[in-house]
Amino acid sequence: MSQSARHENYRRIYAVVKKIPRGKVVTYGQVADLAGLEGHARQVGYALHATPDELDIPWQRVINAKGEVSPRAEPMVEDLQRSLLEAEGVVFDLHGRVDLDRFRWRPGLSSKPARKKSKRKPAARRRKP
DNA sequence: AAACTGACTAATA
DNA sequence: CTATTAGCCAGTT
Repeated sequence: MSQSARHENYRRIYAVVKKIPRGKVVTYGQVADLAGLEGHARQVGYALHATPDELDIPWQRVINAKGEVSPRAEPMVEDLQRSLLEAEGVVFDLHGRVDLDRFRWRPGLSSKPARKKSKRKPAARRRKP
């Protein structure tokens, strides 16, 4: 792959990440998908790692498919990322995980016709025989 | 230049 | 839940 193509891919990735609204998150795979690089989730991570800090790229809003902040070499960066997200209103559960059903950014569906899903939690179920 | 190394994910077992 | 496998690509050694 030529350098220009690679640059183009990176450019797309950055462009997508920049669109993530405050208080929302997306997964690496989702970014790859939106950038036209479906299946290249890994590359998204590399691209972000190589992201120049000069640009205003909200890298902290990109997390892994498990809804967790991806572990890296420096644990301090993880804390930073989490702090930044919490400052935006993203909530982490006791496992340090984000509820993707609630915080995942859905591009295109700006005005999501709030479909009311049963928010009723399943009543305590009894043990199976 | 071949081998390593990572901010990933989905499918199986 | 953990482990393994495979697909993917760029920057470093």
